[in-house]
Amino acid sequence: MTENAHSTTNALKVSCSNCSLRELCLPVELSREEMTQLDAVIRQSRRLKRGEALFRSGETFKSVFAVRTGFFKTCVGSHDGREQVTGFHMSGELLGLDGIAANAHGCNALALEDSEVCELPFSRMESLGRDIPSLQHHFFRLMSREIVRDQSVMLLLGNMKADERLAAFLLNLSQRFSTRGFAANDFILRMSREEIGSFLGLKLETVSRTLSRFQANGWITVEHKHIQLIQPPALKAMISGCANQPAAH
Amino acid sequence: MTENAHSTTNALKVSCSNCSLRELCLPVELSREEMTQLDAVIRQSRRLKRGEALFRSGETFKSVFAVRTGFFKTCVGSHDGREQVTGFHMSGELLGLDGIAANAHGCNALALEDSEVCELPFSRMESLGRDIPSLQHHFFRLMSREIVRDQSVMLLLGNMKADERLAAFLLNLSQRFSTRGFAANDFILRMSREEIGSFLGLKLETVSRTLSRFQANGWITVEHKHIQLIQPPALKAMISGCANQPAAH
DNA sequence: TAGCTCGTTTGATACACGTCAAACCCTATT
DNA sequence: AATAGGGTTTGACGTGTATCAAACGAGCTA
Repeated sequence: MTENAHSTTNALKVSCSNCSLRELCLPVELSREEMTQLDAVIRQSRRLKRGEALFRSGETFKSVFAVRTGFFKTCVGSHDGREQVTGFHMSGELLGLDGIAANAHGCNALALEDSEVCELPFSRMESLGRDIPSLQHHFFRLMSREIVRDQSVMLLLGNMKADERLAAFLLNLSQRFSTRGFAANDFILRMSREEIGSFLGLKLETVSRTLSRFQANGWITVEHKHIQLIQPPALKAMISGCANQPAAH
Repeated sequence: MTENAHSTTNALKVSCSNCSLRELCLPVELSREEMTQLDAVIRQSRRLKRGEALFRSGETFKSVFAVRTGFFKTCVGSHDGREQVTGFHMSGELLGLDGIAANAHGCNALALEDSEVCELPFSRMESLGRDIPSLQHHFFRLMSREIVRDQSVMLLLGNMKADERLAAFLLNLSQRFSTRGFAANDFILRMSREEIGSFLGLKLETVSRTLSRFQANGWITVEHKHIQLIQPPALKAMISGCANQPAAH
């Protein structure tokens, strides 16, 4: 159940070094001395319980965070109560890059399960980047990747129908679990139907109905938060031609 | 008409230096020597005619581009023909940041009118950033700003109704024209109804109908591509509470 | 100037998704 | 173990936007 997403050998070696960062988000060739410098900058990891906020919109920006273990959502809110989930984030992904622009975080980041993150003080990462070109370059790449991801979410929200969105969402999760060494076709959703709906621009009832329809078609099984993909090709067929890559985080 | 958006004194001094970049996208305090270094890196500006592509998705990434004059759209396409406009871009804005991630451009950039851009070879900007910390920091801020913009587009596409989207779109254009010293409430749309629709996740007929309704309400006037905002507060009221900032580029 | 093409407007109709509502079933709390 | 609360499913119905279609107008070409 939940176990299979945690006990399996993790291809990215989440738990080896100081903070696992070099393997996870910074797969860069570094000399021994450079590694030492990097380890000195990376702050001790921080634990969060389910529901806890890593940061909130408006807080002054000091650091970006790398997810070591667990699961996060980021969302932007409006003062009339509406909120839009802008992404779901798992191990090896970076949170808080949107805060650099205004020196203040631009979204809320909430743990969807007990989680652990590394804090990367941004100004120190910046100066370290000046000494280590490959590190600087990698940081630019990470920010660019976030922009690319956002573009594919726009495509999803702007062009796709409810069932296409759901299919893209499930396949994207599948692919990301797979990359991390977890089962690609058997996983637990960490978020509620409402949160999925918010991310996909749908209402929770539509999410629920669409999942039921996929199950009735024999493409997936749904037991509460436990999802199995039975016919991934059927899901892929829905979105073939819609996107360059299946959208999202 | 079209003139008033071009003849007016431009607060950002588009045409003063080599490439106007220091004023436009890189408002950074630089020493005389640093300026010389920067000017050496910025390549001669390039002119494009209406309809011409600055770059296309898949091309190898070498440079980002700063718009000097003119108007661009960026869009991601799917192989079945659908396309999603991801943004509209005017003077002082940077294009191509999404290409860093994969060393290949991730979208198409097309000139919507005769335009002029500066080419910034990225690897040279990167190394220059190592010598000039404030330049490096500014580049990070620009990329972060793009992420923030994308988030507000997601909010628009995920949460807002057709008329709210149009109102946000018009107000965003208005604000950006105003920033550049052009009239805030009287401007020419450089893009078609279909392109607006693609950007906003609507069909062109819906865009047209909604504009007509705004005009019938006395909030705006529409003559083909010439738009006047008569009651900006009425438009603001539509989206108050929907977003932190009115979305888009 | 005439004629064609393409973008735009407007109307009639269809449908996907949202809304409202009720019943169900986990999970958590005491 | 009993109870309360919240997330989920499913149904009936309403509505906003898409779709299909036709007429119009502007700009371009010959």
